[in-house]
Amino acid sequence: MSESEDSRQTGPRTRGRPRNADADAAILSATRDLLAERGWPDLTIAEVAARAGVAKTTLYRRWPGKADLVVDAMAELFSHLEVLDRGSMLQDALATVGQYVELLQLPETQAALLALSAEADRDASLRAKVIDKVIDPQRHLVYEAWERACARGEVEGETDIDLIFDMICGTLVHRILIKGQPVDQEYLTRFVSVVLAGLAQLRLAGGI
Amino acid sequence: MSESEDSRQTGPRTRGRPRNADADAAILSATRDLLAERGWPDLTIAEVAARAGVAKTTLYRRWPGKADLVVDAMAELFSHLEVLDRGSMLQDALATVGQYVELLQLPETQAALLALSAEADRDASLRAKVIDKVIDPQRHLVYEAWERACARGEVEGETDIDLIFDMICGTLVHRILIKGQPVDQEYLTRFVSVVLAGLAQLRLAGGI
Amino acid sequence: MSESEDSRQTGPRTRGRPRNADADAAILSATRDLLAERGWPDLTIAEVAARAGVAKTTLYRRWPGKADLVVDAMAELFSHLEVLDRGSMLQDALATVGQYVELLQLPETQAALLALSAEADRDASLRAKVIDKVIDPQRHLVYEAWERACARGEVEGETDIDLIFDMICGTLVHRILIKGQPVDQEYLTRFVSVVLAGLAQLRLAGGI
Amino acid sequence: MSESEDSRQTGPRTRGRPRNADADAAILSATRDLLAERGWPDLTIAEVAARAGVAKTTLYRRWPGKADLVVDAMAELFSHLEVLDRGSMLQDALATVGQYVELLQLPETQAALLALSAEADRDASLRAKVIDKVIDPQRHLVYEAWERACARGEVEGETDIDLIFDMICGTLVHRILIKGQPVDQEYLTRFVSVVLAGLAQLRLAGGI
DNA sequence: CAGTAATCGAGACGGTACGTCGTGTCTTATA
DNA sequence: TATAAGACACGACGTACCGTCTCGATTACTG
Repeated sequence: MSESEDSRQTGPRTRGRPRNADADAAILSATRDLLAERGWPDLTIAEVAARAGVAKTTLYRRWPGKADLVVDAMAELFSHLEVLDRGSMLQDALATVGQYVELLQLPETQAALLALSAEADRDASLRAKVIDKVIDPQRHLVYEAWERACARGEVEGETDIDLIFDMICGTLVHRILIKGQPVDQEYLTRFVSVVLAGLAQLRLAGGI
Repeated sequence: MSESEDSRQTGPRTRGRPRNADADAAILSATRDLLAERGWPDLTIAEVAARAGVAKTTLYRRWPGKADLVVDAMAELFSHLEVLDRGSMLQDALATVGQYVELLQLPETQAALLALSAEADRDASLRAKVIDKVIDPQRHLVYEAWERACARGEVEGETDIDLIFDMICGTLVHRILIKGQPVDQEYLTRFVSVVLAGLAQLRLAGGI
Repeated sequence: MSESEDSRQTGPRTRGRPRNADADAAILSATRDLLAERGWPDLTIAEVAARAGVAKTTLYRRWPGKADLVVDAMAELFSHLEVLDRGSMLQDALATVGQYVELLQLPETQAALLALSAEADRDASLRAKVIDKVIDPQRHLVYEAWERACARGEVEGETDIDLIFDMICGTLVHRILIKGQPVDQEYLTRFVSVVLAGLAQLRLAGGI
Repeated sequence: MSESEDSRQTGPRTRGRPRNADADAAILSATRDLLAERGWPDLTIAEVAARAGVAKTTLYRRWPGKADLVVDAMAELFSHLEVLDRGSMLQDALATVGQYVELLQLPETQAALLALSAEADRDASLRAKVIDKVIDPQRHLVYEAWERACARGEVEGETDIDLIFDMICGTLVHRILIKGQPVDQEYLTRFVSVVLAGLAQLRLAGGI
């Protein structure tokens, strides 16, 4: 995630005026602000540039378009999650999923996440970027939580990380982003315990 | 749900030339076709009108914009689901969820569903339409499946329909629409059994 | 001018519901009012109909379009001029031209006369209507004034009515409608006396 | 008059990409061509842009609308008149007025001049542009012709330039543009001699 | 320390879709 | 048959955003 675009890792850049190092951060920050203020459809490249104090040219030199820009802006937001150690698998899960819920409830996330996925429908390379930079980095959280529970002796063996991941993210996306409903503590607790119960079942049955 | 816009149920219409009754169906059908062919961002009102053999004006007289039009087009697609009776709760669920998966895998659904939800982010009235016409009509499937299982004696009491609904729809949306991955028979079976296991847990614990 | 359109003199109309006799006057009056209020480009058939308390259909059954409607509306305005007898050729001319000036200064005339002539550029039948119904009816004023002057013995023989007519109408149209300047008493007196002087020259030289 | 719009004389232009210098001429030329081909009502901005090989945006960046565009297109046409020296006041006048007649008989002029004046009825700023750029530049012709005649000793003192100007332009506009009749050599000669006779009268009477 | 090369701000450009408006025609029920 | 009401096909409007381009000006590294 430190390289926000492919065109930027071309080795030790030498000739010519170097790029303004502050611009990237200003642009991504402006992008998030405007996503929160205006929503995806009314987010214009020109306004992002203006807000960041940068020319449109500069922005287009670094990102090919609105979608790629927003991917990187969201990636920064989603790069700070980690599995919290709360002593038990249930508590770990509650705390970690809670962090994820908070992210989903940010206005910039609400504006961007579904829009990006929608845009990615006909654009395989965009879909790859969304998955690589925003979605998949969260998958390791499930893995780590499972490993920690194993280390504690709460569970053993392997499980279906992908399925669990889809269930957690998907359910919350459906609740928060698609239906626009809040996730309170009770809903969260109930949800996590259902998932953990199912997860146990998964292990017992050995994939049915 | 058969009324595609509020302005159309105004009692015993008398004055003036009546609206062309065929146009609605032609427009919605053209909308779905073009969604599948071009995707959401390249779906233009002008082309829908042309494909439906209708003037742009006529289309705007019936729907305020692209999003509202697509809501109704999708609503028709999603109005044919029902709970299949396969003899057991597990088999009922597999068959019914399988129908839903097929809908999610249609190119028109892939083009439209997330785009609509994204567009609805800042537009409460659009969100309400999406939920009322596309999302919520599927919720009764969960209810009916549960009732049938009760009647068979497989389960008893009540359960958290909303949570189960979010889990089923959300997981599949995440898998199919967001990550763009296929749902095969194995994934489906595994998923459904995890949900049913969790559901049993939900009943036992009495909401934790 | 009593028959405002060709489609209306079809003999002794018999079958079916007869046309509303008041509608013509109401429509022409509404047309003049709206010309004065909104100007030619913003005059819409729909609004004329509404103002006249009539359906668009009714209007289109009587006039083929906006231009023809306005021709008749203007024709009524221009149908009341006559040569005033003020005792001398100069005074007759001043009084009669003064009437014409007043017509040109009406807002409805300002809105309509040049617009009609412009519209007539590519439409020979419209040009014929404008000339027959609005322009040429005034030409006889020149003829009558000349005849009266002859009868008084102020002048004798013939003159070039067409040229004099073009000069009088044209000069005032240029001043009032094209340049938008007022015609005061001094300008009018000076103008008429120049024309009369030229007219004398015309007679003397016998066409140069 | 060479500057087609006020927004274009902004001193030593520096910042940003400069405007395409050829575009103005191409647009104005396309405008005249299409005026001649289609007439004013069927002249569309989109077609002018296409014909000039320019985007609609570019055209709107330079002119606020159809009328302003046509004013400049006509201004170019009317900017080439001059008083010809034919040895006598009468011959000078015949030659110069003859040039003007030729301009009025061009199809682009027939399409545009009255339409512009009509459009200017409710738009003071447009009226000012029409007068400043198309009408008034011809007024000096009358002045120069008079001065030359004075220098020759044919006439002396001052005269009412405005009135003479209205009479010349107005009469020909009425004949050619409003009535759509041709101006042949005989009409022209007769007309000019009447005006000159009246002009002499004007001088003698000292304004009546 | 001049030359080269890439960056930057600014804004014009070609293109495309938008949603609105006016036209003149039509289709209904009613008079 | 005329009427009021209003839907209809059509086509132009003027606006907005996109992503590209062309400028002059700046800012480093290079030879």
